[in-house]
Amino acid sequence: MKDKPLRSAPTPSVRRMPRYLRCLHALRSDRVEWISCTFLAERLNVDPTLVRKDLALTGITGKPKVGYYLPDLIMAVERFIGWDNPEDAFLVGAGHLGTALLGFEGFARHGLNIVAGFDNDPTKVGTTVADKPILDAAKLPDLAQRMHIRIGIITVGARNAQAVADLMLSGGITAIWNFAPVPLDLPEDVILENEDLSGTLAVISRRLAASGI
Amino acid sequence: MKDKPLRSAPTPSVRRMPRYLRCLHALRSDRVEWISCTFLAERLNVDPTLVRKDLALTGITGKPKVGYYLPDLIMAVERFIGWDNPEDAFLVGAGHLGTALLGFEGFARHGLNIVAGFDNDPTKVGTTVADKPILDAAKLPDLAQRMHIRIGIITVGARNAQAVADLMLSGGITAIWNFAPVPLDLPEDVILENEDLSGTLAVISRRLAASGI
DNA sequence: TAGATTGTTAATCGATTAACAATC
DNA sequence: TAGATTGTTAATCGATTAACAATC
Repeated sequence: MKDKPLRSAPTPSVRRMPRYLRCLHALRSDRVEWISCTFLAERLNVDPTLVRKDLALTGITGKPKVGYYLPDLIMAVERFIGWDNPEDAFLVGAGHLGTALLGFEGFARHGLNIVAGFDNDPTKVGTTVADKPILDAAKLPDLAQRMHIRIGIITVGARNAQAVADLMLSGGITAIWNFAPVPLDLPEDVILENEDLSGTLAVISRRLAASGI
Repeated sequence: MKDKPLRSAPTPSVRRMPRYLRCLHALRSDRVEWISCTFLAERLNVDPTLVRKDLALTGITGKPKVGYYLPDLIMAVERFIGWDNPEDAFLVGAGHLGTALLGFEGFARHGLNIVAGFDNDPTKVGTTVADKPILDAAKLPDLAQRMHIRIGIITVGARNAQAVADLMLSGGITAIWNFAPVPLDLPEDVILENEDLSGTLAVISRRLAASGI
């Protein structure tokens, strides 16, 4: 019942939220009830003001001298990220990477519920991976539409990634998490996040090369 | 023989380099010889000045009106990232994610040469994945030291990640690419890059939740 | 030459950090 | 109360974008 239930927030802040959350969950296991962002900041090795601003984004308010009430804070952060009610997702590409993602138990706690995998390899179609069915990729658009799936995860190779993305769009999917090492050509309004391994690799290589001097 | 062979560069710039490189390689296949950063910028949908500044970091100079000589540019960018001579690496955790990474052909062209995988599952030790041997994790420190390995890739679960990191450090590894969803506690001088899936997931979830309003 | 493009300096923008009054 | 902590406003910092002279 807040005035501004969901406003746009700085992406770096959103990215930090899971780190706070992990720390908060650990504190809850320790039966902590009140938590100051001074403490949180020290634990995560970031600036206290930054933590305070980030937490303020979730709409929660703390009490001077005591901090934030932990259960409320956890709920506020989860609600802010949208992890309070997990979203169903489809994954295409049941190779090793896809299998790894299908098997990640953690996703459920991270607002993501992968309900099925897709592939066009006939030897894979009809099997299950981590209790999730692997279906024929051709069936994706129809199923996605009927199940109102909004998130698609691409774990196919570079060659097929764009075709898979198009397939997802035709099924009404509006957010794509792309693990293929190619830029995708998508409409402006589609939410796209690339898991940019080569970018990370470049940072590591560069630092290593520079440190050798 | 430049004055400043390797200076610190903005991380966002370094992250963009692989995108330029991919585009440049494609242009080379098309037999293009000269390339302007105006063109590159348009193709990659970024600001031309940004491209110019990024490319300037590599030390290359272009010619007004013509642009940059493609072969030189590619070499300059690769050299800047440190991809001109690939670096050997060890990977620990031969699960699905580890197997996927061991099998990525693309890494060789990205300055990374994973020479072996490690695990402590006896059924995996002694096998090969993508022609790479899976060895007993206990042997890592000694081997890493003898082979002067500097890069370690962690693809084990959250529980074991810190232990694996410590193992790597004891083997003299100085750069860690961490795929486990836990923050690692490492000395300041160790190069660390986390593949932060939950952060990405938060960004997607948040955008999706916000778009629903 | 004219005009496109480079290289560089200045302006803007956004995120982080610092400062400080309000408060329990 | 005294002191720690919140919430907010101002300053800093770094990256991106704009402006423009130099150049082939």
